Amino acid sequence: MSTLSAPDELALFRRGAVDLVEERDLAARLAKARAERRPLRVKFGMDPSSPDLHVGHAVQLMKLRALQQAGHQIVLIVGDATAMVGDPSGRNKLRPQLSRADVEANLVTYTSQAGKVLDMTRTEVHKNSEWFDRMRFEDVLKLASKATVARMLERDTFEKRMAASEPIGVHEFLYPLMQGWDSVMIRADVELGGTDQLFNLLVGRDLQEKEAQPPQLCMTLPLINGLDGRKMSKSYGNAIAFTDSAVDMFGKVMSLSDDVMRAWFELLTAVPAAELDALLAGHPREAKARLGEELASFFHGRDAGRAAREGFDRQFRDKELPTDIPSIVYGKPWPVEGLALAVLLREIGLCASSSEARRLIEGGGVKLDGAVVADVNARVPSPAGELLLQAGKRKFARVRAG
RNA sequence: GGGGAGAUACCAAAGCGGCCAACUGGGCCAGACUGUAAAUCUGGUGGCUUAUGCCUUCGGCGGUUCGAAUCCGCCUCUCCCCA
Repeated sequence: MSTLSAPDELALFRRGAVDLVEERDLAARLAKARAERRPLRVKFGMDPSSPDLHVGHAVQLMKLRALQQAGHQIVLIVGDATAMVGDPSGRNKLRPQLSRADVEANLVTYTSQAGKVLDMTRTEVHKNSEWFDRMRFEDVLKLASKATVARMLERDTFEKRMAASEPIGVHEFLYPLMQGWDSVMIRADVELGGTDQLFNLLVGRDLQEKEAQPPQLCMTLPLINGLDGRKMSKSYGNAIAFTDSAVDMFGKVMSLSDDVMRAWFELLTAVPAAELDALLAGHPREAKARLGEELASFFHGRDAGRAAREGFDRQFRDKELPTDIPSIVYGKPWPVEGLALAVLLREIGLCASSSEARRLIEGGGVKLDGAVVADVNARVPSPAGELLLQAGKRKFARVRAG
């Protein structure tokens, strides 16, 4: 079924994987599938409560893409039922229950974003409410009885939360079981996840064995940290999202730390090893720019990727103004005595509040027509033509009176 | 079921009657230096049409007081110990 030679296929599975349980079973499993002329079913779960994908997800998706291209069957599980529990992977807040409509909407968003990486026409998608909604309480108890409390407490996040005296809801123990049950229901051969998912993936193995299925192989891939070094997450504001513009993607990549370059290249691009070594031996800025261009190009096309790089160089390396400064017409009447700069900054959206604008002005971060304005109470007379405003390094606007 | 401790800004954590828009650290924003990297240094990190001024904030609701994040009552939530 696979389009690759057996050794190549094995290597493809192994590449980049942190854990591969049980690795020694992989070759046999692949050979069997090959003999039966069927693809392996490769499972990946997603959480529908935050449908916007970022490059952290891309690590997994890129792997799925490669496996898909090698002829395997990708199965995406939308965890709408599990979302009601909330993955106990660190945070202790329960998630609000999503309405059916929300789930449907998020599902559409998700699959269309995943479609930027995967061929969705060849991808199977299931919501796990498909089987969990049909369960009776008796079934739930039966499922719950398949794991022990001690086993659950092995999970490092539970352990940490216990140690930190944080509350743990009993229902949270069900999360790994639910995720594992998904594997049973779709008869997964392989499940992919981040390194933080290892426990959940292993529970799937256990459950499959108890259900007399061949236990899935569990593959974990490294988690990519966000721009600030913490786990990448939209709620931390440190993510590069699939929906970010090419310009944003490039800019965000340029602010990455040097020492994550190799990992990002290996996990997110197809740059060959030899070329990568050469790149990393050179100036880090060059390597970073290449990474930014690769990423922006992947999601937005070659032209957009190149344009993003050129625009960035122009603005930050050559200190020229960006080419796409928005022109804003200030619609309200312009006071004769002049408009307070802080208020103007807020009104045109360069700052969130006038207090924030004042702080920025005091900190020397605001330029009017190219000159720093340090007076908090500065007033701006009604301009004859256009004013050029800059707030911080990257926010620009041209303003004219309405 | 019994006993004890606690809930403070994005996170952690001080404050325990006025000097509190609230110490400190992390994060974040801005400035200097740079490669929009790291490290380092500096300032900032509730809001307000213009401020040694006003308004809102310390789990919730009430109360005491000239004055409460700080004291009292009830409520909600959490943790620990014992059973």
